[in-house]
Amino acid sequence: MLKEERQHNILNEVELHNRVLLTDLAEKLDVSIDTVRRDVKELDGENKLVKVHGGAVSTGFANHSPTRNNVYALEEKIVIAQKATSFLKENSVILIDGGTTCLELARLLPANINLTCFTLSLPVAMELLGKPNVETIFIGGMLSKDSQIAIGSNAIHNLSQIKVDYSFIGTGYVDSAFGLTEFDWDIVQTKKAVIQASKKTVLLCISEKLNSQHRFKTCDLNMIDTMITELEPEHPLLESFKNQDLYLL
Amino acid sequence: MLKEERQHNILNEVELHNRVLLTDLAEKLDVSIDTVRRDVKELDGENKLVKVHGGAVSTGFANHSPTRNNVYALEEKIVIAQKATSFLKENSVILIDGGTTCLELARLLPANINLTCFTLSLPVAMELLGKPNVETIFIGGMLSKDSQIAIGSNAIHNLSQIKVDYSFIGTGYVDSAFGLTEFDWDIVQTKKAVIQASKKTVLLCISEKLNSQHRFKTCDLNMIDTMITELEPEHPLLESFKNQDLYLL
DNA sequence: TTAAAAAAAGCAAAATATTGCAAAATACTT
DNA sequence: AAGTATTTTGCAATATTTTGCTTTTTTTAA
Repeated sequence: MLKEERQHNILNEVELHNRVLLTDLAEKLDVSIDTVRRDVKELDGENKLVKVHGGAVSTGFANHSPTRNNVYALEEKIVIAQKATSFLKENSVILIDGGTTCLELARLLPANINLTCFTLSLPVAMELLGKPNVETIFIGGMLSKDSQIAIGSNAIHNLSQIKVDYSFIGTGYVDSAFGLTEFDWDIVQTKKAVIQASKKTVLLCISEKLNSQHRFKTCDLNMIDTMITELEPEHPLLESFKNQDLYLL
Repeated sequence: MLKEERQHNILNEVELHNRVLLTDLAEKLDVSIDTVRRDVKELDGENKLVKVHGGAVSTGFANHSPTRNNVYALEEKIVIAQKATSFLKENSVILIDGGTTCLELARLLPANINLTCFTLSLPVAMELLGKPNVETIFIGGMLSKDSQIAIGSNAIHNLSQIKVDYSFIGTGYVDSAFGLTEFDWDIVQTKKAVIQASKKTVLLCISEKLNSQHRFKTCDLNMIDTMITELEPEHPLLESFKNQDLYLL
């Protein structure tokens, strides 16, 4: 059997059962345990699975976390969040929106600079509570069950009372012509208030959302100061965004 | 079975039931109690759960009260929370405070009556989001890192704008002569505002807190309408509370 | 306080990993 | 085609990890 073929089988097994024992693999593939061990080590190096003592588990299985359970495209979101941290200075006052990408930013906030951080998102707030260097203020309001953020007139009113240096927001959809859109009216209202409350607004946006739109409009692109994606600025997908009044990172 | 797999199962169990006994885990996973103990210790180190004497609880459940913290104390808290649910009617507007006993109440809210529920507590809010029949409003404000509730002038102002049918509150300490006290000034201020915002105030209080006091006073006992403990009303510990203007349950 | 339960520490056996090495298989050069 | 280099594979010797058991210490309940 070819090595590639064998490794493919291993991956299949891991994806299917989430976990495998090296001894089982060796028997099933009819090779020595050393060989499977080496294969698994190699696949682990390529991040195709996670090698553990006695076997291997799928990458999703390894990341079991109450808040970050099955985050789609986690790697890309981490790249985006990491880029966003470059905006932070000592004693910055920022606001972090909801959504998994923004949650990654909350996770990656550097521990060595003091921040004041507003948020509307319950999971983000949970994450920030674990950071000794971050003063956290939750914007109260009615909680949306699916997006887990505060919405409604109360939240909007509370937002009208503050002004932050930077807001880091996500969006459901973004298009170079239509701007930012959502599928939910309440989310849009809240997001508008967030943008009003910030001196600078940074959009964290995974590339798959580029050039998509939905019913309810949050704002035009010119309301956004910076858009961060995981792509290089020269990527063709970003072409239509280049002539906008927008800084790409 | 792989170690990772075992730990995954432990996390599932903890998240499902909020608390587990080491002995139960050992039996269910068919390993020695030492192994389970080591696993739980490791997971605790990764902040995936919180280890307590005799078992483990989910992170949302973690207690920061200055008193005892073990897995069996939850039994009593469940009893208290269960008693508290008898106050609820269709379309009641209630407020749930922070602390593990109040969190138990949030968990045990009946699924068949619609409620509007205010809260200052992040873990309580998380719990309520999972309940389709509960409209949840978070009282915003600065978040206290150890108690995981909103405090400060902002929270107090927001509380001044509402009036609820019932507030269910906890306390750090309670004494029949001194009333309710806390070890933290900010907590006291917020709790005062909660009591102001409620037509009726119900104190959920595990018996070990009876006849204890600390530096900062929240209020006298006559501000409380009902006190719920896990004890029978005839219990000697409750003797000194009997002649107060207080309903014991 | 005392007795019971649980946790921690130390230890040894079993399972698993790592390393170096040589034989076999494969690729490459002339 | 023959010879040489490279990769892959299995094996053995040596670490390391995991696990359950025993003993000691700590915590809890009465």
